[in-house]
Amino acid sequence: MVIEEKLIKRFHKWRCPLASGIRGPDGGGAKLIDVARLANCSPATASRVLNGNPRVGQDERERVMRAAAELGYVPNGSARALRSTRSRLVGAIIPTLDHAIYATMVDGLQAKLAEKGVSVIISTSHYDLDLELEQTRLLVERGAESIVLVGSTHSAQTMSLLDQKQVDYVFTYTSSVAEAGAAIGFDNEKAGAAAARFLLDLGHKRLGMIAGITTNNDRAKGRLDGFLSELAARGLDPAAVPVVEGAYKVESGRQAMRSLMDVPQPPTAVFCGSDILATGAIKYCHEQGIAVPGEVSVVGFDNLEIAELTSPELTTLEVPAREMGNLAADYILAPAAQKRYLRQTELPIRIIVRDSTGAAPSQAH
Amino acid sequence: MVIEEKLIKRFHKWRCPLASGIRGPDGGGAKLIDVARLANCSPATASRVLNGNPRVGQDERERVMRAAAELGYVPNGSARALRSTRSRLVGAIIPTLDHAIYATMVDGLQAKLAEKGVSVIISTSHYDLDLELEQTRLLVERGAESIVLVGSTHSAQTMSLLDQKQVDYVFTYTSSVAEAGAAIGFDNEKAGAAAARFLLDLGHKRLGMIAGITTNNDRAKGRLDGFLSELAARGLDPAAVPVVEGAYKVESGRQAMRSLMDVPQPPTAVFCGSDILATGAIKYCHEQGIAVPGEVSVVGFDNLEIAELTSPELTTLEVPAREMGNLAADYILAPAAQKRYLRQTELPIRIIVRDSTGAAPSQAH
DNA sequence: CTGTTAGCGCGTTCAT
DNA sequence: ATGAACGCGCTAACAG
Repeated sequence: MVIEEKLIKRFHKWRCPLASGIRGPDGGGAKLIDVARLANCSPATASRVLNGNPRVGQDERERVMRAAAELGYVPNGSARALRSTRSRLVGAIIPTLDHAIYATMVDGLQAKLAEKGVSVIISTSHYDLDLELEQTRLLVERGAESIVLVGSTHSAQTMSLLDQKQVDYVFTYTSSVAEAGAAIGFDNEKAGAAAARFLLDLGHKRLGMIAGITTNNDRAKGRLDGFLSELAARGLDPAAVPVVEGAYKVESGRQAMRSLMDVPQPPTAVFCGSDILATGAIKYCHEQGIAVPGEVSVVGFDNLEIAELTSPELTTLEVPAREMGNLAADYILAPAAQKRYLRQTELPIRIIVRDSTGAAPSQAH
Repeated sequence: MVIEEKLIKRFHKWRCPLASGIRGPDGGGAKLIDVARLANCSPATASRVLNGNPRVGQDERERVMRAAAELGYVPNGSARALRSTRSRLVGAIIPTLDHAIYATMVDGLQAKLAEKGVSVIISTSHYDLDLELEQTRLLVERGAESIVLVGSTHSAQTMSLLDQKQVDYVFTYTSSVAEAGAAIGFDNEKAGAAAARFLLDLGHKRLGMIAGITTNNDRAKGRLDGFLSELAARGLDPAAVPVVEGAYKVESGRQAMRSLMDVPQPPTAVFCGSDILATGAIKYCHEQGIAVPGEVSVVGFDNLEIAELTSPELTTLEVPAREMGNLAADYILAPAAQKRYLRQTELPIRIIVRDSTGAAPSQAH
């Protein structure tokens, strides 16, 4: 009776293996038990061998390895994850892959994790916190052991979900940690302040800024705040500093620069929240015959490859995108004992001085 | 006895939930059975509701939904995948995320798949076919239902693994399919030929090419072959056409251009296998005071955002990166019956004429 | 060092 | 329309 039932089940399995290929039981579906049988041992031993458990004899080990190779055995990750509660999966939620600054971070993250056999599930939120929550839910569902997020501003539900499901997380592009989790990044306010200082030291008195959209974007907001604070600290009135926000597109930068420059007393120096915006700004200056840096200095942010393609080449602040990805991976892979010490890693921001900045014009007319 | 044993198990579970939070059984680990209990029904019914099975009463359905929400229930993807053999996971193996052309494709892929609750695992091969094989194995292990690859050149082992494990796959950036799977892309040879035709029609007689590294890269090779074939078809000697290969870096393009131009009779038109290379080429011309397009025309490939940032702006061939990602997603999500018709999708390649190309100099000295 | 046993959480039969 | 039982493939616990 019992045997009969099993046979029926098997029959069902043969008939509809989902795809149309009529595959014998040996073809694609070698399981651990098949390996064990071929190696003349129990599935437990086979499992131990394949997981590098050292407490296995030399001959057993070799027989299992050979059997696995011969059968082309590929373990079933779902079963493994279910049983061991370790998925070896990490999630990353970034605004978009269309911006090199994020793509490069993910590249660095993935490269380091892949070395240890950990895979990265990627998803994009388009700067939308509700979407981010949904993506988070999906990643938790998939069993992600850690989730990499951008910035430190996230919906309360996202954070409590992570907290409740005990999923480790790491913020990037920021240095402010939450109660749990880690932050691998830099201080956007300090960076903004550094840009201000640099321009002030060149003698500029009329400054402006083209910022990224600051809504739901603590990085863009931080750069802006830091920039204005430093100006205030040096005796300028922040309220008198023209600020335009724009999406991270060349065209936005171009239009923003027009609205900044097309006034009676335009700024002599403009800080841009991204190289993309800065590039657009310089493009506008070209079109209008405005000399850079003769009439106006331009500072970017990110140090993308394009910063060396503009003429003049762009002075900018370097964002260590790849390094953040690498370090986030290090944190994720670190043993729990070490995580304490890695969880708040602030990277320095260097200013890369090129040719788009110069001394303030001697007399501002 | 039996009951006692169960209690012991539970005790173990409480004590070491892997992380340090001492969490009651209600806190983070609501399972389907908890939802069922709270909703006063069997786990089977709860499962049906959560999977949208219509054969459930209205009241039951609502009770289950409410219970799930109240408990913050998140299904366990591994268990689900194990039981249903559907992981809702797709893998993508690309050379690198550091090149916008691939990052954008993945962005398009991910966006479309996410709409249907399918997640993307990403991994990078760095143009290394052995690494690609390893990544493939890992993705198969993770249960990827489909795998997106770049180009049509892959190791035999990779292909046989996919074949044996019945994993669907789709090539991108190419129009040549394998026996199984799909190809969503364009014909690189046709594209190379189109570039040649365009330059020939402008009257150029001395042409050159800066190609990407063609080793293991059928796309780079295809563009080169197509370019040379078309020249041959128009009566030029392909052997006399100078070709330099370079990695996709601005600096490579710059150096390649130097070796092309620093000869007695330099070409009057150069086709570059990528906008990155073309940008470097133009940079070299600036440095040397070579007029573009006055003395030499330059054509790029990809139509990246940087193509509009060079001066002169770059004439280039548009690669539909995002669209390929979208269409790959469509193919993957399509019902088996439709896949036949989608599996070979060749996208047209447009030439975007900007200012880096012009008529051949009237007398080539 | 090895085998035996049990069950991770869920979806899916088969009954009713 | 609902519930009971079973097992997906694997590894953790225990016994020897």
